[in-house]
Amino acid sequence: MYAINSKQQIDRFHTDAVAARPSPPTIEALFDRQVPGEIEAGVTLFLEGDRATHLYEVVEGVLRVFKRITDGRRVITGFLYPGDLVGASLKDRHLFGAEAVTRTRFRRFGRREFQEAINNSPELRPQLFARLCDEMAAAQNQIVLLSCKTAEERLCSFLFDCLKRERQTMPSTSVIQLPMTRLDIADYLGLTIETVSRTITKLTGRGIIATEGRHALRILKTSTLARLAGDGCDDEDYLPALIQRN
Amino acid sequence: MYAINSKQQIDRFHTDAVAARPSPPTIEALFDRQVPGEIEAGVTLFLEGDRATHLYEVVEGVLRVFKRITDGRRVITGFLYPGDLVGASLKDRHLFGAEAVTRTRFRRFGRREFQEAINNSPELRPQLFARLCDEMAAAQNQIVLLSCKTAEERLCSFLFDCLKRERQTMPSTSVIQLPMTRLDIADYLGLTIETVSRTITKLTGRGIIATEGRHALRILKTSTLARLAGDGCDDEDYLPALIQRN
DNA sequence: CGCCTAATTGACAAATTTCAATGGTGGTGG
DNA sequence: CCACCACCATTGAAATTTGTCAATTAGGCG
Repeated sequence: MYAINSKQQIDRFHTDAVAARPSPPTIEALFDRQVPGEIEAGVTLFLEGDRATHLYEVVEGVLRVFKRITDGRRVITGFLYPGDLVGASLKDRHLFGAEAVTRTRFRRFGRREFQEAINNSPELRPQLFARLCDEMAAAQNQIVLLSCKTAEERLCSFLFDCLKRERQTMPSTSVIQLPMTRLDIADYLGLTIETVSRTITKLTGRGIIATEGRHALRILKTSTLARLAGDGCDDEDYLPALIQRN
Repeated sequence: MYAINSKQQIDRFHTDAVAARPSPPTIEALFDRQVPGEIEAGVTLFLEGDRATHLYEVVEGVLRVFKRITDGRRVITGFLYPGDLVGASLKDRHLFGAEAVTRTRFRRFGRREFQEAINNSPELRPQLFARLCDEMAAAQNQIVLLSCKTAEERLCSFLFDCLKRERQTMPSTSVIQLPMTRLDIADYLGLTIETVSRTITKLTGRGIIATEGRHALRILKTSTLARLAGDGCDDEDYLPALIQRN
């Protein structure tokens, strides 16, 4: 997706001794000096096919990354949260569009300068590579989800991912924010808005979740949710600590 | 998928101007000196979770790359053909398994040495990056396919991709080889074996394709096939803009 | 507070899966 | 070389899931 996730990953790729550092030590730091921009909810950052002149780092807010096909069908390939990067491809043109789900602040970086910085810095390269690999792993998980999971499994996977993200900043929370619309969720999970809605209703009825307005939701049975997500073995992000009670 | 596609080759084999080259000029050349291996159809090259000690380059034959989830369901995330690379992640362990579809010859490369070679060569880095980007684009196309295409569109997409691959070596052929089983195809397209079979029958009945045994198939109406694939506009627009290197 | 749009709910339709049986291919051994 | 066997593929019918269309409800923003 070239929508690069900023998760964990430490430098296991390059094993040089650390000398004097002429360039910023992290990719995030590259963006620190850049002028920030801001767009309102619903506004397009760029469209599929646009000339890819810049990379963007989300500072605050949420973006949706999407593709459109022939008859207007839309596929959301991912949501981008603060810390995520988008546009690190070497293609001339963006392979997807990006729109603000909520008001979003971001920083921009020229593609050419970015590539130069990456090429010149043996410290930044493995960071970029790690992000690409994480992003590829996420794409694979999405392929698994879309290939053979039921509507319920898809939604539970999504909600569980959201929960994990929330807990990165608030380790004991059980409330997740859903800034996107049901249509966004549907287009992300390869379902319709009605199926998403019905599945939420069903999970609520079983006491697994409880809605808190349209854009938030409380997880009541974390371990049940995790089990229903069906990732089972392959989910190495799985933290037993995430699961409180049954 | 870390299963890196070798589409756009950079022909530096014939540019003998450069004298002393410390590292091979292409990723393919890296593997040239490696000892080749061979496995029979059905044999496992490595499994998901195995320690990722090596990268592999397919020399001859076809591999399937797959993941398994809880109750045994299998997802094939890609097929690998000669020239493709697999295992270029920086994760310690493989995120998927790889098995031979047909008897497959391959070359192996130590992960550490590979990473070192990449790090030390400003020529190899953009090649690897380009492959990763191509692979990411392929993953995205697969996500689009699985998100919102019908069985017929999925199969036509797959067959059209196969046709394009065949024509890379035989530009005017209209026969495609399908070394994998129907189950492989089904697991790749997120369908059942029966649906794949029925869809093939339907396309045959409409005179769009004609089977030639189980493992080959003639495309009779290429443009119809392309239209039914439903990729529409987003297809043939790639010209690789390689990363500037210092 | 009220409106507008998003979300939910219901009834029905369509696509795909599932289950079951038949048919065909290719490989093996006689 | 042929026949048989096992496995893969095809076909059919029924079941299930999800999508579609059409109301109704309710959140959230002005």
